[in-house]
Order: sequence, then C-alpha cells, then structure tokens
Amino acid sequence: MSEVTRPGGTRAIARDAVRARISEVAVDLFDEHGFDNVTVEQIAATVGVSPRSVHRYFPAKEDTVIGDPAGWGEHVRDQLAARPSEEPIWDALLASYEALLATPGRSEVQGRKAMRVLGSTPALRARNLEKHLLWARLLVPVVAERLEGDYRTLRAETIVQASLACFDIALTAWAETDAADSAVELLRRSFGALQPTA
Amino acid sequence: MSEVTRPGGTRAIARDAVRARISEVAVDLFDEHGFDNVTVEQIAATVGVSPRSVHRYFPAKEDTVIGDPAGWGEHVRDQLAARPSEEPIWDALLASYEALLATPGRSEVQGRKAMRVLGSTPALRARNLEKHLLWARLLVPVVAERLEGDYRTLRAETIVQASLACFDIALTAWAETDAADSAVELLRRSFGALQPTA
DNA sequence: GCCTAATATGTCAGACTCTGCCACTTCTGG
DNA sequence: CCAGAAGTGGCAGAGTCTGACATATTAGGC
Repeated sequence: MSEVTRPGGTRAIARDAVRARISEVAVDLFDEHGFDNVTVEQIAATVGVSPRSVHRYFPAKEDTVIGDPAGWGEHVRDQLAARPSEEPIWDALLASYEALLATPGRSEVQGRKAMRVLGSTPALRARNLEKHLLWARLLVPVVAERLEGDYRTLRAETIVQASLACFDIALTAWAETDAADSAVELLRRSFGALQPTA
Repeated sequence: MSEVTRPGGTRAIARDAVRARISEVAVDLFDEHGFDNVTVEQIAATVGVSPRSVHRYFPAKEDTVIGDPAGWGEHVRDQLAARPSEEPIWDALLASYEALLATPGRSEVQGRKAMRVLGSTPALRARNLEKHLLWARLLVPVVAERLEGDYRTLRAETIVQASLACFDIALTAWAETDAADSAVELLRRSFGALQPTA
C-alpha cells in the first residue's frame, strides 16, 4: 500500500516521489539489516539527503515503513458506507477490505517486503496497529448504525477491531516467503475464523 | 493490574514496592499533565530516585503505565490451558480473562486512571498493543491445539487477537468516568458481539 | 527570459529517551 | 560482624526528533 495520490502540481509530485524513494530505501535496508540496526542517518545517506529531510517527510522512523494510512481508512469507510444496508455486517466489512486490496499500490514484491519488515519488530508492528486504530474511529460510526439493541458502540468497536485484526493477520501471513495464497484468500480465511461454526 | 507476586525475600518485596510507587507517581503525573509533557526526570525527582533507577525498573517510559505484561500473559495462558478441553474456545478465553480480572491488583481508582492514561497518547496505545502481541505469542499455540482443520495457526491468531481486542475495548469502556458496569460485565458484552447472532 | 515569492534543504543546537560502565552504598544472611 | 550480592547514582554517548535560521531551488507570472 502506498500513499493516496493527491493532485497539487509539480511540487506535490516531487514530494511524493521523494517520499516513495526514502521509503523504498528504508524498507530495503530494514529488510537486510533489521529495523533496529539501521539508523535514520544511514537511510538519509543512502538516499542522498540529510536526516533532517527524512524527518520532514516522515514524522517517525517507523513511518518510513508504515506510511500514512489515513487516506486508506477513508477509502475503506467509503466502501463500507456504500454497501447494501441489509447486508450482514461481516460480509460488508470483508467486501470493503477486499476493495482496498484491489486498489493499485506498491508492487507485490515491495509490498510483501514491507509487511515482512513490519512483522519482524514488535515495536514496529505495534505502531502499525496503533495507526490502524484511526481506521476504527472512521468505521465504528458506520457499523454502529447497522446494529440494533444495547451497547451499540461497544459492539461496533469490537466488530471493527476484530475485523482490523483479521486484516493485519491476513497480510502478515501473506508476507511470509512461501505463502501460496493471495492476500484476499487469506483475508477470507481469517474472517472465517470468526464466523459461526460452534 | 499490578505486578505478578513473586516470592523472593525482602529484596523482592522492596523491588515490587519501588516499582509500584514509581508507577503510581507516573500515572498521576501523566493523568494531570499528559504523557508527552512529563519527563522521566520529573517522575524520578517526584519519587526521589535518579532517572537511571527509573530505567532499571521500567525498560521504557510507557511501561510505567503498562507494567510488565509477561507475567500476566503467562497467567492468562495458564488459565486457558487449564480449561476443560471440550469447552468452546470462546468460553475458555472469556473465563481466562475473567480470572485475570479477579486477581487483586491496583485499586479501582488507580486502575481506571491508568486505563484512561493508556488511551490518551498514540505511543502508549502502541506499546499496549505490543503487549497484546506478546500475549498472543503465548496464547496462540494453546488455542491452535483446540482447533481442527486447515489454517489452524491463522485461525488461532485471529481468534486470539480478536479476544484481546475484546479485552482492551472492555477495559477502555470501564475506565470511562461514568461507567456503571463492572469490567467483567463489559468484557462479556464485547465477547458477545462476536458470538453467533446473524 | 527575468524576477519574486514560495518552497525545499541543510546545518546546528538542544531536548528527550535509553544504555553501558563504574565507583560507591546498602543490605541480607551465614 | 562481615563478605558478597544487590542496589544506586553519576556520567558519557548513541539515536530519535524538533525548532530556528540561512541558503538554495523552483514554479509561475509578467
């Protein structure tokens, strides 16, 4: 997954290109040496900019891998809001995430590498999860509207966060080197783990 | 939730008391001024120790709020492993978390305050999620053993992460000032949100 | 093409978190 | 009482990150 494309002139294009380049270099270095063994200074030197500039493009070192998921959260929210209102909520969520996975972004090779890096360091993975909580804030009102009965917000929170866990687990599994399944197939598997079977 | 009680003589007792004191002071300061506005130096000064000592007791500043998750994760894992093997997995997980909540620890006031502080800052939330990952590593093998069929690890991961989300959401709701329900009641509500109703 | 305002960049100092090292202090238990 | 174990604080330094500021670059209007 890469950044949301924003129209804004040549400078915006240049900015996005610099961001992408820094991120690409960072992910490669992390993949090779481990996140904790690569400094911001090293990333900057490899790209050919100053550390100060790296920090201008990415608030934190982790964000060179994670990127800025905010735009994608809005995308999922919009997809979810557009689902038929009588559709079961789990089906609606699954379809919304699938639509997201169908959106062009990083190449498959780079995407897998980034996910592998993400899964290799607990702090990095946790920060990624924390960023995805932003998605929860966008999705919970939409889900709550489809629920009836007591504790609607609590239940909506639960369903949304469980679905985010499915998404994370599916992508993590997909990133494993020998994974033969597509990300969508694995997503369906993890969603299925929470469906009525008992 | 406080530290796991470990027999080990007077020194262990003293260590636990120092940890508890540092944590109490930290949570109070964070609650009053915000996590990012309170330095480790300030916590140390208020307690009457050096910053170096604070770092001896807590690997990271965030851990002054979160505590040591390893002991509690093992506790939950042990509770889960001791459940009857034919019990539905969701019931077994719920019972294990309930047993954890029944363990004496911080006072209710301090517990609520810590949960509120936990939810207030991205860095704290992320570190708390990292704790979830640690627990997951302990719980997934136990859950996977109770599953049959394909993709057992993926499904176990999903179930465990979803249950941890339930736990987190319940505690967060409980920490809200006007919450009238007990933490256990809220935990049952969030678990219920993932049970067959559709 | 020229010029100007807007934007981008690098240098620098400093704040904060965290770690390893070491000298010194405290304390437990035989 | 005493020795060894454990605890403490001071210190330097590494790494991340931020604000300030001077300088460089560039887009766009004329």
